[in-house]
Amino acid sequence: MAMSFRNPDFTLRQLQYAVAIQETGGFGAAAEVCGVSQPSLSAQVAKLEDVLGVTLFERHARGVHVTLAGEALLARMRAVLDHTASLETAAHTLDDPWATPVRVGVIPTVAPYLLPRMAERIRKLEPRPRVHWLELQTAVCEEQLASGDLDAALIADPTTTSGTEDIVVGWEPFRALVPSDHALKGPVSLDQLADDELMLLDDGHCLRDHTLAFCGHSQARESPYRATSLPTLVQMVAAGLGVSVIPETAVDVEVGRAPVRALPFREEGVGRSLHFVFRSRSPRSDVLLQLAEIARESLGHP
Amino acid sequence: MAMSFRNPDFTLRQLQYAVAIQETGGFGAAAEVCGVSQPSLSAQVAKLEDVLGVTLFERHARGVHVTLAGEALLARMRAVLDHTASLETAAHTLDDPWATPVRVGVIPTVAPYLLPRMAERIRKLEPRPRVHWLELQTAVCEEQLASGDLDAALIADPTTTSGTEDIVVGWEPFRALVPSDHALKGPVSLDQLADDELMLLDDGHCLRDHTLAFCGHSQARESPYRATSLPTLVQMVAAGLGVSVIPETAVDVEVGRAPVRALPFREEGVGRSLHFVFRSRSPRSDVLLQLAEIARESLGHP
DNA sequence: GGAAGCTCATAGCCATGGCCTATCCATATC
DNA sequence: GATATGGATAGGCCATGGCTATGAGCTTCC
Repeated sequence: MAMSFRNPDFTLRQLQYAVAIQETGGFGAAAEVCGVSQPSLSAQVAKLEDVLGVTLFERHARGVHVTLAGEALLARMRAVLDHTASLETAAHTLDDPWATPVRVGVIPTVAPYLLPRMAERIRKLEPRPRVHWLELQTAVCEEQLASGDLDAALIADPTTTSGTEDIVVGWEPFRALVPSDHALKGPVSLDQLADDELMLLDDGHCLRDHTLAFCGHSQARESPYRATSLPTLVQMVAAGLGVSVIPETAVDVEVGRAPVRALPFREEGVGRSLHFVFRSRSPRSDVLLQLAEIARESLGHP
Repeated sequence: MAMSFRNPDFTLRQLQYAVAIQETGGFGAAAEVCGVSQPSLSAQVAKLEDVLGVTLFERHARGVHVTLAGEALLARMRAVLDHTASLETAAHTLDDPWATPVRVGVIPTVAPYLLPRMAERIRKLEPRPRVHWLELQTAVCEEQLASGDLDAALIADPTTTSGTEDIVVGWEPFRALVPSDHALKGPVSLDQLADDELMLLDDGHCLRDHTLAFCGHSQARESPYRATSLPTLVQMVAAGLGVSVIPETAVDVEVGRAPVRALPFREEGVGRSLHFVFRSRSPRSDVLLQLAEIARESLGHP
């Protein structure tokens, strides 16, 4: 990987001139198509030949001939110029900020329920930003956000880290999740969950930590089983393995699939806020602010 | 083939700087490995981003991040720089004038007999020039010499054309070629060939024209057969199809292969001079003059 | 929480160097 | 030999890349 950072002794312009001479068959004509004076082009080509140590052209009274060595080198010069052209066109297709996707990490307990709503609104935007959604746990989101692999993240409890913008896009209450045949009904309080085993997600899911934070003080007994996703969690509750806590946003999708009930909590403040975070110096902040706004709307917080 | 001769708006140096930033992870470090001050590098990269219309790097307090678009473009920049490096090394291997071969056309009635002798002497040169020999008829030689496809030509009767150097490297007498059982012996005069049919080479061979020039006035009857090469010609004479004329240089090789005799002419001046011609502005004239000298020596004309 | 430190951007100045016009030189053509 | 063509040379101008010094934003450490 050792790369020489010594600059090449020639310039793209010189290569352009040389190729133009080959194409046009003369210095004067080449100067014309290149839009410079003949002496300027002449001088540059002379310099090019000098630094390469190779005579590219054989000048004589009637036009020029390309030397054998020149033939070989000009082919490579064309290759260089072709690649610069390709670089230019690539840049041209990318210079529209809406052309390159923004990469947004979303935690798994939010993605399936919020993204469909957001996608719908994003589709109506003009110009429509391209968004790459990545379902990642909080820690991974923050890591990749810091390393630049993500442009933004939609997470529940961001570590306050320097250099990042943090926009609260909404708050979602939690619901108690119990089997359909469970005794509990209507609004419940946190304490009432202590009688059953508490089903939780795997390590790394912030919903697990949130749930524990709310239910921990009531000596709830954690089930020995852990779910790897919300749908799985719901199924386990439906199977009678215990009770759990899910965000309201997931209720519409998850309840109805299974014989469970999602009961509101009696207490205030049982829930979590969702944050849209991104590096404050991100060049995509225009798009990102738009996305944050859409997330807010999608959560019903105008 | 339509090529845009608009110069790219960026420079190789700018690409180098950008790549260096990606490699080192910072402007300062990149400036160091590039051997420039940080502000200079900073300015150039800013300009590069400007002309590309794409933000390549996301600057923040602790180093930089490469943007997604930057990632794509930097890959192409590396490609450009790789090709310039390849161009440089190619130039380096070619900058030795002895490394690139000189292309020399030689007429077919000379090549097989002179080149082995020349090759022997060339092999002793230090540095040893590389020579590409091409067996071509006079007209083709001159054509390709004019177009630059040949660097020099070894021919018998050059058209005096402007801009070309013409070095006489020797004179070779002609010999009369007769079957072994032919009546003629010893030195002959041109008239004595008029009794037999005259075997000639195909059109385009200058030896044909020379022979006709010498024998034409003696009303020699041309054989209806034509040979495509000297060896064939000799075989045809040996078969009794007629008599012919060959250059002395070919005698050693060709006579002995076949039952023929090569008789010297009584007249003075029956023969041809060999010329080494090349474009006077050729950058290879040093090598070419050397080759001309060797041709002279090989013909035994010191 | 304020000072030090790191990193990139800005400002101002200087010199290199690319470009231009005018002219010269070599060669080919008539 | 006169003219025309095509590249090289000369001299001057100005854009531009480079430098030093300094500023601004952010992080870290005492």
